[in-house]
Amino acid sequence: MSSRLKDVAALAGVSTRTVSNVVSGSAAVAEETRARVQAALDELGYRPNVAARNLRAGRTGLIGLAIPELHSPYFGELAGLIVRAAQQRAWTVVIDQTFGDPEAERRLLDGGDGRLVDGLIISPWALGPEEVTGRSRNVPVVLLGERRPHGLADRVAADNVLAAEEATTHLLEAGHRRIAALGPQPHLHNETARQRLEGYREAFRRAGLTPDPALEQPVRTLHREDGARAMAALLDAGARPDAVFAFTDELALGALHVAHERGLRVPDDVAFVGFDDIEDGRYANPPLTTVAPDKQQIAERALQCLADRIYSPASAVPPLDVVIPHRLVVRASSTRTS
Amino acid sequence: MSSRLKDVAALAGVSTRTVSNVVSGSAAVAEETRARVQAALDELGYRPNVAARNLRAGRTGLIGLAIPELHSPYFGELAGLIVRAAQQRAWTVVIDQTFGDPEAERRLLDGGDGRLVDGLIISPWALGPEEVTGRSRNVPVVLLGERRPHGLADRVAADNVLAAEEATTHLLEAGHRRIAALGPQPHLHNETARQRLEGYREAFRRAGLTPDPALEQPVRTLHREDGARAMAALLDAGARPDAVFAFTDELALGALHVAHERGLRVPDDVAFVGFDDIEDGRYANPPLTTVAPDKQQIAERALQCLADRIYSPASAVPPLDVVIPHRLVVRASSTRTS
DNA sequence: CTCGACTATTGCAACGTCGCAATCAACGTC
DNA sequence: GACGTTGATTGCGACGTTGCAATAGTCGAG
Repeated sequence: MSSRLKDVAALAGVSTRTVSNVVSGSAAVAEETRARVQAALDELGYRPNVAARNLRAGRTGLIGLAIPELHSPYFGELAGLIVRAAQQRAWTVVIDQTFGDPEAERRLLDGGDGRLVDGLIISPWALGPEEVTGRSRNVPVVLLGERRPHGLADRVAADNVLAAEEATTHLLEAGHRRIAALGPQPHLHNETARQRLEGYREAFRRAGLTPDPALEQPVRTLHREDGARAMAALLDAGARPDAVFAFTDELALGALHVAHERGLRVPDDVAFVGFDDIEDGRYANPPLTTVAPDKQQIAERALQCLADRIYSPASAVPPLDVVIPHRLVVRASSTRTS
Repeated sequence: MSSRLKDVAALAGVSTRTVSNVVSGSAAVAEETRARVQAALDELGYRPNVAARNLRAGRTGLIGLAIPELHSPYFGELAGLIVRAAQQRAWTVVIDQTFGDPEAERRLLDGGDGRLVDGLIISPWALGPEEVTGRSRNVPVVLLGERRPHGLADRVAADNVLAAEEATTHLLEAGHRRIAALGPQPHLHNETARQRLEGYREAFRRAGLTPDPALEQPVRTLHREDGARAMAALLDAGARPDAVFAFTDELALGALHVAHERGLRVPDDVAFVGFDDIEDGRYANPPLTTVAPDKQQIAERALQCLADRIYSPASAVPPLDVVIPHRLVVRASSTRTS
C-alpha cells in the first residue's frame, strides 16, 4: 500500500540509510546516487512515516490547542490565527474542546493522550488558577487569559482590568451614568469575567462615582442567547440602564438584539460597548464599539513561548507573563448620532 | 522524565508484556498481579507513548479536517461539531486551513504529511471536481460540499440547488420580483456558488419569470466585507432590488449592513435571505431568514463515512453520495412587519 | 496419580526511521 | 608504491509498543 525506505532502497539499489540521507539531506550523497534515489522516491511516491519518525525523534510536531468551544466567534478567530501561525513554524495543531468542563481541562493538563503533543496552549475556564498551576505536566503549557502571574506556566493575556476600565470610562465620559455591567460569572472560576468587573468598578471609582449594584447582571454562559436573556432581565427589573458594557461582544450582540425588540434606540436610549472585537460586531446595526485585544499577537506570542520551552534545553527561564496590547474601537453603538 | 512500560514492569516485578496487558485489558491477568501493576502505573504516572503505539498499530487515531478558514462562522461551527463528534469516536482532529489555495488543497489530498492522519475530511474550494477526484490517495477522504456524484470519494453535502430554489421561491411568493442573487464566484471553481445560482434561476423559471441578469452580483470572497461591497455596487448601479438572496449568511449580513447605512428599511424596502444559518444571523437586526443545512448531521455522516472506510476491510463499497437535509428558517428579514 | 485443558505470564520480534560508528573507495602526497 | 585523508556508503541498534507463540503453573476428571 505505502512504500517505506526499504522499498525505495531496493528499487534504487542502495541501502535504506542512503535513502534516508537523500530524504533528509543530512549527509553527503554523490550526485549520481542522489539522482537515482530521487527517481525511486518519485516513482514510489514515498512519504516518510510520521509515527516512526516521531518515535525515533521523541517529538511529534503536534501542538494541542484546548479551548472551551470552537463555534464561538472569538475562539474561532483565535484558533484560526493559531493554526496559521503554527503552520509557519511547521507545527500541526490538534484541537480539543473543553466546553468549560473541569474534568476535560484536568485531563488535558495532566498530559492527556500521553505525549501526543509537544506542547499545549490552553484557555482554562472552569479550573481556578491554583488547580491549573498545581498540576505537574509532561509538556510545556501556555495559558491563555489566566490571571495572576504564577509560578508554573507561561501566560499570555490582555490587561483585562485596564481594558474594562477604559471601556467603562469611555461611556462615563459620554455622559452615561447608569451603565450596566453585563457578564459577571460568579458561579465559575472565570478570572476573565472577574477582572472585567473589577475594571468596570475601578472606572467608576476613579470618576468619583459609585455604580448601582442592580446594574451588575450575571450570565450563565457567554453566548448571545444569555446576553439577550440578561438584557431582558435588566429591563424587566426596571433597572433602566442608559448604557451597557458587555464583557464579550457576543453578550453585547444578544443584548443589542433585545434592545431593538423593545424599541430602544441605540445608542440614543442605550449605548453599547463590547469586548473581543469579533467580526460580527463590525457589521452589527449599529456597529459595535468594542475592546480589541490584538489576537494576532496572542497567537504569535503563545507560539513563541511554546517554541522557547520546547527547543531550549533547561527550563531555567522563569514562566513568562506576556501582556497583550489592546485598544478601544469606537463605533456607532456608543456615539450619539444626533 | 516520562515512564515507559519497562519502568513500570521493573517496579511491579513483572514483564513489560504483562504491564501492556493490564493497560490494554486485552489478555487475562490475575487479580493480584493486576493490582500490583496498577499501583506501579499510578505511582509512575504512566502514559502510553502514542508514537510507538501508532507505529505498531499502523494507525494514528488522528483525522484531518481541511477547511478554507476557521474564523468564518460557518466553518467554525462546523469544525466545532466535527471535533466533538470525532471525540466521541475516540479520534483526535488536526485542522488545516487552506484559505482556498489550490496548492494547499493538492498537498493535503496527496497525503500531506505522510500517514499522519487515518482519514481526511476536506471542503475543497479552489480545486475543480476533476482534479479533486483525480488524485490518488493513501487515506480515505470525505468531501464536504463537492458537487457531482463522482467515482472516487465519499461526499457529504446539502442539495444546494433545491435549497436555493426554495429560498428564492419564498421571496417570489412574498411578491418580490427584483431579487438580487448575491454571491456568484465565476472566477473560482466554486461548485457550491454555482449550484445556488442555478437554484435561484430555477425558481424564477418555475414561476414563469425571468430574472434580471443585472441583479446577479458576483463577489470575490464570502466574507461580510464583500457582501457589503456587493450590495453597495448593486445599489450604486441603480439595480433597485426589492429583495436579496445572498449565497451565505455572512454575505447577507454584510449586505444588510449597507442597507441600513443607506437608510433602507428591512424587510419593507429590501428583504433578505441568507444561507448557512450561522448564529449571528439569529441575532441580527432584524433576524435573518436563512437556509439551514443540518450541520450536526454533516459532521456525523462525514465521520461515519470515514469510519466505514477506515475500519472496513476492502473498499469494495462504491463511494457514497450523502445528501443532508435542510430547511428554510423564516425570520423577520423577509416577512413584512406591517 | 496422570494427563489434558486451561490460565497466567513471558520472550521474541517487528512496526519505520535515523544516530552512530564503521567500512570502503578514491585520490593526492611524500 | 605505501600511507593518510577525505568523501560516500553501509550495518547495527534503539525509540516504546503489542501480536504471536511458547512456557510455566494450576486444577479437575478419569
